Amino acid sequence: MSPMHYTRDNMAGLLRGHDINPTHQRIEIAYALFSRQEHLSADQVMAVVNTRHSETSKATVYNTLRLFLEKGLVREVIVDPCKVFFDPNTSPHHHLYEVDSGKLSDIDAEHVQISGLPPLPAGMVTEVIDLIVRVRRKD
Amino acid sequence: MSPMHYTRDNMAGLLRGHDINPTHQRIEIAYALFSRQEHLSADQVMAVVNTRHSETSKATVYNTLRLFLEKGLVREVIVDPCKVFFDPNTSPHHHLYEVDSGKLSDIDAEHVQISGLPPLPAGMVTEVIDLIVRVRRKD
DNA sequence: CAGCAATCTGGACTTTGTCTAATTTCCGGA
DNA sequence: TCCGGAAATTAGACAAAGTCCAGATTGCTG
Ligand SMILES: [Mn+2]
Ligand SMILES: [Mn+2]
Ligand SMILES: [Zn+2]
Ligand SMILES: [Zn+2]
Repeated sequence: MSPMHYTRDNMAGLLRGHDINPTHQRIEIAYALFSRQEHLSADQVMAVVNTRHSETSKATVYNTLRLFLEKGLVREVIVDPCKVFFDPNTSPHHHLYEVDSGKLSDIDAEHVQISGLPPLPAGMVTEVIDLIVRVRRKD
Repeated sequence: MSPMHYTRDNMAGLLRGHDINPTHQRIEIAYALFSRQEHLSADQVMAVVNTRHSETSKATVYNTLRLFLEKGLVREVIVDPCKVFFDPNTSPHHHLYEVDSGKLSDIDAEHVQISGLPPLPAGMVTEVIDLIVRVRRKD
């Protein structure tokens, strides 16, 4: 399969495929995330979407990101208190967080093995396993 | 070794051992965490310390918890946006987080194996690896 | 006791996110 | 095309968690 190329035009299909009614604002927010393929905070999404002229409100950015989450279009990464990142990559993967700079990058899950976890409490099911490697500059 | 029994009296020694000048407030905050051996948020620490009568300010609670962090007396666990938990257990271990109830419990690291992590970026050193198993009630 | 550094404090402030009531947009039927 | 209602968006008030600061208190040491 050829490398996916994200345009505003194919955002509508992506949204429909996740049972999300594609509106102008939703397309812009999805495009911000998927065209960059980066971890963005709500604030950053807000800034990207409103670069040219203010066209999407704070409430809509937050509502839309939560909608994307519920529909499984994006994933949430919590590395910093009070700063949620939204991740367009929903395939299972881990994260490397540089605490000094705040830089967050992906770790491919393919070669990572986690074994020996104890059984879950009765009646519980795993939602996700978050593995975050926190690193800092040596000395 | 016999199971440790935490009292206000031995908090002073614990603090000194971590290069922290033991004051009344610091002893109370350490005692709140270590006598319970639980994960507490700043708010919860605040509530515990001020049960009888108000004696420790919000600023001191936050400053003290950050001081404990820097000195390696406690560890920070970030599972929920905008709610940091402080953990008196600084030995390497992992966490189980029940997303519905907010209940946070320890997973012993002894039998958990994480392998296949890629090499770190040059000049970086691992501060901590956080493994969080997020679970929810089945159906 | 006086001087001085460390610590503590109330309260203003910031950041991130939520909520709500009012408006706008969208769409199907008459 | 026009109308009515549902869905979506909006501004701005509000809330929660945490930071900051200038002034007060504490506890040494000389
Ligand atoms: Mn536009
Ligand atoms: Mn007391
Ligand atoms: Zn990612
Ligand atoms: Zn723990």
